[in-house]
Amino acid sequence: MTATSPRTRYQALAESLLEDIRGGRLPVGARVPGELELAGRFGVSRHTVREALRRLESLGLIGRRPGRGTLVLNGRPQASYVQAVTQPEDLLQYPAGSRLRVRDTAEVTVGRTLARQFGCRAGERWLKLACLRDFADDQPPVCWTDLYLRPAHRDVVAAVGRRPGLVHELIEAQHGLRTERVEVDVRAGQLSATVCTALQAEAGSPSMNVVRRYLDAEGALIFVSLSEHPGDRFTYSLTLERGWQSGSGLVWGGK
Amino acid sequence: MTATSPRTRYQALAESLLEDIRGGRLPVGARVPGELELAGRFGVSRHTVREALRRLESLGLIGRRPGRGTLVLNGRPQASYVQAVTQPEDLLQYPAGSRLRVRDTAEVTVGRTLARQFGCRAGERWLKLACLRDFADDQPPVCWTDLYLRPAHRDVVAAVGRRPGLVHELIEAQHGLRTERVEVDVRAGQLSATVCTALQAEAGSPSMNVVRRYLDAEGALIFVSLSEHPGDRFTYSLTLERGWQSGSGLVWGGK
DNA sequence: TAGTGAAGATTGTCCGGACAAATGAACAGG
DNA sequence: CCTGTTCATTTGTCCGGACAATCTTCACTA
Repeated sequence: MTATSPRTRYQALAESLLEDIRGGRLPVGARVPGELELAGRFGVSRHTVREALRRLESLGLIGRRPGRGTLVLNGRPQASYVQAVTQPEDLLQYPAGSRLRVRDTAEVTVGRTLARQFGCRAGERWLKLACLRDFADDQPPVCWTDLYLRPAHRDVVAAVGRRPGLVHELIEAQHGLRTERVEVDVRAGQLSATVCTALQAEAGSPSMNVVRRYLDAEGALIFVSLSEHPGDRFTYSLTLERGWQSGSGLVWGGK
Repeated sequence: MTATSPRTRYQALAESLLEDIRGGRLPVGARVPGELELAGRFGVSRHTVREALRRLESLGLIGRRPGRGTLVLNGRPQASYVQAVTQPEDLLQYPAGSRLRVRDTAEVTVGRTLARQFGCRAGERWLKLACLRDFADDQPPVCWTDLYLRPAHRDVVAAVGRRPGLVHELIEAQHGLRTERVEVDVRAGQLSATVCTALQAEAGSPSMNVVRRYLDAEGALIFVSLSEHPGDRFTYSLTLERGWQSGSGLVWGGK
């Protein structure tokens, strides 16, 4: 620890190790010396070493395992931008106060076009819920949404639009199947004739189509939602905050 | 610590406190008993208390300040979905291999319509860079982009499209002004006559318009980008992973 | 040579102690 | 009543120690 060291010892140590990582002396995949060795080498307590390593770990630079040691997973902390979605309105991009109403339900076989959008095989059977998202008052409707659920989740239908909670939450509550990932595609299009009356808008006018795929921990498709919004009533908005996130680094197997 | 306690003591303590928070015995805004008091009350060391509090803090439930104590900031950990953007292609949603070419540069005064999109006052002066994002080969162009920079950042123009790095990175490198937040609005529209020739597409056909506002730590606007994409060549895609993020809770002032 | 068990090395949990830094409350003086 | 100082309280840093859990390596035996 030199006279020009930062405020705390564990910060100095973390920065020293970070320089080793960056400078290639501790390349990705390399094993970091153990806590006791670092403590001896830097003249600090093991507690201080652990604090420094903890910081580096939280930056995604290293991984630590009892019995195995500490491994460099990533060469540098990468500045990135992060969008966190905690409100249903943000996840589904609908205005507060709107409601979802199921108009029709039918079991369907998806053809090639839909299968491509879903990321599943053509010929699969899905339970289609044709829904309108609108307001209780006479404001123009928000969007048309087709939900495609697994037929085995048929029991969720009764709760859709009636019980509080998003569809993926209802599925999780009733089937224990948890959505781990949501993939969203937003495209421009023209309002289709089948939904323009319900949406009180003109067929062919600009529209925005949003496909959301809900996937479980293994990447298997839980359900899909296809929404069609009149273009003049919809903005897909998001805010990305600067944050720190590990980029693609070494994946350390095992527990 | 009962016989049915979880694996570790700090986990049990964290969960006990979490129950107090959830059950209203420690409401948002309430002060959590101090470390020494909790240690005495639960029969554990201060170290264990600190570990438990650290966990709750990382969940955004509490805030801790030397001299002041520990405050409940939020009533419950909220499951949420997080999108992390580390690659330029993901931030700007452009295909790899494309390039940005500056076509024209002019200082402009923004009127009310643009000012509304920017979130700034009408009458402000901005340096407009009219750019085409395309490919070196003869693939159809990606999009038209108007960049609006502060006139004081005029020196960045020479580097745009020529030096590696995104515009916000160039501004940061040359002016030390760091983008802390990016606000994105995606809307459907119709391709404007002014850019359809450059984009090799038909005026009036469906398009996607993306406004990106780059803000600094104080929320001041650094620059704005307006992109227009032919609808049939563009999908705004994002993937949200399940994560934990503090929702809107009490904001604890001061350092 | 292959399998098994023990020893050694590593990180994780938990205890205790001491001092530093920051804050707020109480008290004293003008 | 206001301001400044002091003291008590709180969290943060850092030290040391001991044991647990996990993993790897080595040695021995069949």
